[in-house]
Amino acid sequence: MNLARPPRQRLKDIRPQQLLDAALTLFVEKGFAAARSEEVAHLAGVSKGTLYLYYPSKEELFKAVVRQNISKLIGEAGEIIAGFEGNTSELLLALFGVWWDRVADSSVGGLHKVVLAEVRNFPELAQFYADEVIVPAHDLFEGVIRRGIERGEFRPVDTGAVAHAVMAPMIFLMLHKHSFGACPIQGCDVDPRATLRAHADLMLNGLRARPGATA
Amino acid sequence: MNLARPPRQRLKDIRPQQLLDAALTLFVEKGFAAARSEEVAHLAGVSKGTLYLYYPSKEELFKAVVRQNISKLIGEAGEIIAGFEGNTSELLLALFGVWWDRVADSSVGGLHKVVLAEVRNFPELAQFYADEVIVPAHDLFEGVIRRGIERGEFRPVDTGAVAHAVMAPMIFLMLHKHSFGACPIQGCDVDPRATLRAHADLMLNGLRARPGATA
Amino acid sequence: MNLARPPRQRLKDIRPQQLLDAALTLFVEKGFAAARSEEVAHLAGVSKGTLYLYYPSKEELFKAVVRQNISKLIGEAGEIIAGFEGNTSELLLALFGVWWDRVADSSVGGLHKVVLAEVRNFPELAQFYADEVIVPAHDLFEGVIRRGIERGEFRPVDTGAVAHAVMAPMIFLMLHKHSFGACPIQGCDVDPRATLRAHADLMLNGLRARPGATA
Amino acid sequence: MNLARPPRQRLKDIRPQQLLDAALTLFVEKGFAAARSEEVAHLAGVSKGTLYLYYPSKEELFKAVVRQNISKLIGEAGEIIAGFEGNTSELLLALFGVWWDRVADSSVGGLHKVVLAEVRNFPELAQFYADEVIVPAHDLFEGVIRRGIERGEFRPVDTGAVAHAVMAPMIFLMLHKHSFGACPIQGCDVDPRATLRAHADLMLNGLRARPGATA
DNA sequence: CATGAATGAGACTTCATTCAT
DNA sequence: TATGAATGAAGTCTCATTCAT
Repeated sequence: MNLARPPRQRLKDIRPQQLLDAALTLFVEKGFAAARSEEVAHLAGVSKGTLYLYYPSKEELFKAVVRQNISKLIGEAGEIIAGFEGNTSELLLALFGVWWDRVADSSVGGLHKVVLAEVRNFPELAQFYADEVIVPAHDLFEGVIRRGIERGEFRPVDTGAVAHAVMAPMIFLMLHKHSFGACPIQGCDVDPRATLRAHADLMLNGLRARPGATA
Repeated sequence: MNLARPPRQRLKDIRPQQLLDAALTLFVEKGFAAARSEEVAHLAGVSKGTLYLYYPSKEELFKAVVRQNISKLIGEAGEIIAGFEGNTSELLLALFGVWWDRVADSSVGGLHKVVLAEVRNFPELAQFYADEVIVPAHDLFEGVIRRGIERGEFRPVDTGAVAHAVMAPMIFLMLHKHSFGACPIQGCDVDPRATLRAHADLMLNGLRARPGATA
Repeated sequence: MNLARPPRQRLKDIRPQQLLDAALTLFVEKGFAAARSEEVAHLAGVSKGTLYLYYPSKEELFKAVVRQNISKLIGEAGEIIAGFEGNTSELLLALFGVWWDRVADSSVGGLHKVVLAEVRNFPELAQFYADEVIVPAHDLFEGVIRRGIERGEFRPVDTGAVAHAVMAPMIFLMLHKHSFGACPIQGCDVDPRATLRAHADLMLNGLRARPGATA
Repeated sequence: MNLARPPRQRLKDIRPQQLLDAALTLFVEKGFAAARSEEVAHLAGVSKGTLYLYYPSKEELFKAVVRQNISKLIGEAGEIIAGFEGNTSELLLALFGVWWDRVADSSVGGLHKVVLAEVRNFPELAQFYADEVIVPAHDLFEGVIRRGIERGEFRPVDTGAVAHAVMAPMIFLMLHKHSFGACPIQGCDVDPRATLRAHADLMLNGLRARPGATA
C-alpha cells in the first residue's frame, strides 16, 4: 500500500478534474436533482466541503461539467467540417462517426438526457446548455446539409428541418444508451450500430440528388 | 350553475380519472421524482389522504397513468394496421399522423420523457413501461416495415434497425415537445411539422424499392 | 399518566400558540440566527416538519412572534394615553409601569435585544420591527411629552429628542435584563426598580416647568 | 510608491494590530458568531492560517480586541476624573464628550452591542467584558456622582442607580449607532447630538441641588 | 370514504479549525 | 512563519407516507 500522497499543490491541480469526472458520472446516472452532492464528492475521493471549495453550488458544478466536456467537442467538429475535402455524404458519415465515438457512446452523451429530463425544473441550466451545445451543434449540421446542396450532391431541402431529422436518430440513440440502455430492462435492446447504419442508409438515399427526381 | 353534487357512488367512480389526469399533467411537467403527491391530489380536487386511498404509492399511481393512457393506444394502432388496405408508404404516414395527433402532441407523449429521464432511479417503473409500451410499439412498426418489403414496396432492409430509425425522429420530437419545447428556452425551436415532413420525405425516398438499386 | 390526547382539530388550534411561545423563548435566549428551528419545534412538543406546516420559514416565524406579542401592546398603550385624565407626570409613570410589567420584565422585551443584535445581518426583519414597534412606540412617547408641554406642566423641549432620552433608560434596562441580567455574570447587577426610580426622579425633576427657569 | 516591504520581524510586530483592527470591524458589523474568521484574515491581508498563528480561537481573538481597544480608555477616563478641578456638572459633560467622541461614535462602541447580543451564547466572553469594561466604567461614573454630592452640587441620591440612569442614554445611543443606525432602516433615525443634549439637560436639571428641595 | 396534521429521513450549503507544505 | 486545502458537524427546509378523526 502506497501511503505517500501527492503533495498539496498537486492535489489542488487535479481536484477539478476528479470532481468533474465524478459529477459527470453521477449526473448521468441519477439526473441533476437526484445526484447528491455528497456522493459526487465521495466518488471524487474528497469530503462534502471540498466540493464547495471548487464549485459554489450544484448548478455551477453542472455548468462546469458541460463546459469541460462538450464545448470543446463543438469546436473540433467545426474544424473537421472546415477542413473536409471529400463529398458531403462522406462528411456526414465522418461526423456521425466522431459523434458516436466521442459523445454518444461515452458518458458525455448522457448530459443530453439530463438536461432534457429537467429543463422544466431548471430552466436556467437548460438555457445554458442550449447556448453552449444545442444551437452550435444544429448550426454545424445545417451547414453541412447546405454544403451538400450547394455542391449539387443533395436535393434542395429545408435545411433546418432536415438537420433536425438527420440528427434525431443519433440523439435518440444517445438518449437510449444512457437511459434504457444502461439498465437491465428487458425488451428495450437497440443495436446502435445497426440503427445508425440503417439511418445513414435511409438518409443518404433520401438526400441524394437524382436526375429527374423531385422533393 | 349546477350546484347539485354527484352522489357518493358516482364520486367514487370518477375520482380515479381525476387523479389520473392530474397525475399525468404533473408527472409530465415535473418528472416522476419531482412531482409532489400533494400537488397531484390538489389538482384533482381531493386531499392528500384520498390519493393514497386509491393508489398505495407514487409508483403505483404512475403505473396506473401509463395503463390508462397508453396501453389502449397500442391496441388501436394494431387495428389500424390490420385493417389497412393501401400501400405501405401510406400506412406509415397514417401511423405517423395518428401518433402525432394522439400521442406526441398531447400530454400522453410526455410520459416517454418521464420514463427515459428516470429509468436508472426507478428501474421497476421502466421495466413496466417497456413491457406495456416500448416493445409493443416497436413490434408494430417492425411489422409495417416487413409488410412493405413483403409487398415489394420497400427494399429489403434490417427491419428491427429500420424500425428504430423510422421511429427515432418521432420520439425525438415527442421528447422535445415536452422538454425544451415546453419552456421558453432560446434557440431550441424545432418546427415539428417541417421536421416530420423532412423525415417522412427522407425515409420514404430512402426505403422505396427501385429497379436496379441494392441496399 | 394520561394517555388521552386532545383531538386533532384541537391540537391544530393550539399549535400556533405553542410554537410562538417556544419561538419567543428561544429567540430571546439565543438570538435569531443561533436559535435552531428544530429546537423551537421540540420545545413546542412537535417535530421539525410541523413547524414548517405553520410558518414557512424562520423569518416568518419571527415576524409572527413580533406581531403576536408586541403589536397589541402598542394599541393598549395608545388607549391608556387617550383615556388618561390626570397630569402628565402621572401618565408617564403609569406608562413606565405598564411597560415594565408587561414588556421589559417579560420575555417579550427580549425581542428588542434580538432585533438590535441582528439588524445588520437581517435588515428586512429589522425594518419590519421598526415599522411595527419602534416607530409607534416613539410616537406615543413624543405625544405624551407634547401633552405635558401643552398643559403647561413641562418646560418647552425638543419633543423628539426628549422622547428618546426618556425612553432610553427603560430600553437599557430591558436590554440588560435579557442579556447580562439573564446570565450569571459577576459585577453586572443592575437593580431595575432603583434605576427606574432614579430615572423617573431625574427626568420629572428635569422636565418640570418652573417659574423663572429656562432650558 | 514604496515597493520595499517591511522586514520579517517588522511584519510580525504589526500583524496583531492589523488583525485586531479587522476583527473589530467585522465583529461590530456582523456580531461574534456571524463574523467569519476567514473574512477577518482577508481584511487584515493575511491568510486564514495566519490568524490562528496569533490567536488560537475566535474567542481569544475577541478578548484581544476588547483589551486592545477598551481597557486603556477606562484608564484615561480615570485620569481625567482624578485631575479635574471644575464643578461636577462640567466634569460629567466632559466625560460625555470623551465617551461620545472616542467610544460611542467609533467602532469601539460597537463592541458593547456585540457582547450584549451574545452574552447568553458565550457567557465566558461576557464575563471577561464585564470585568474589563462594564464594572470599571460604572465605578467611574458612580464616583463622579458621589463627588457631586460631596461637594454639595448634587442632591443626595442613590449613586449606583443614578450612575446607571445617567449612563443609560449614552449606552442607548452607542447601541443604536451600531445597530439600527448602521442600516438603512426607515423610521429609526435618532439624532444623537440632540438626544445627548436633551439627556444632559434633563439630568443636570434633575440632579442639581436646590435650596429647599429634597429627593 | 375523506381529510389533513404530523412525522423524520434526507438534501444542500456553511464555516471554525487543522495541518501538510 | 505563512499558506490555504481539507474536513465534517451542524443548520434550514422538503416531502412521501401514515393515521386519528
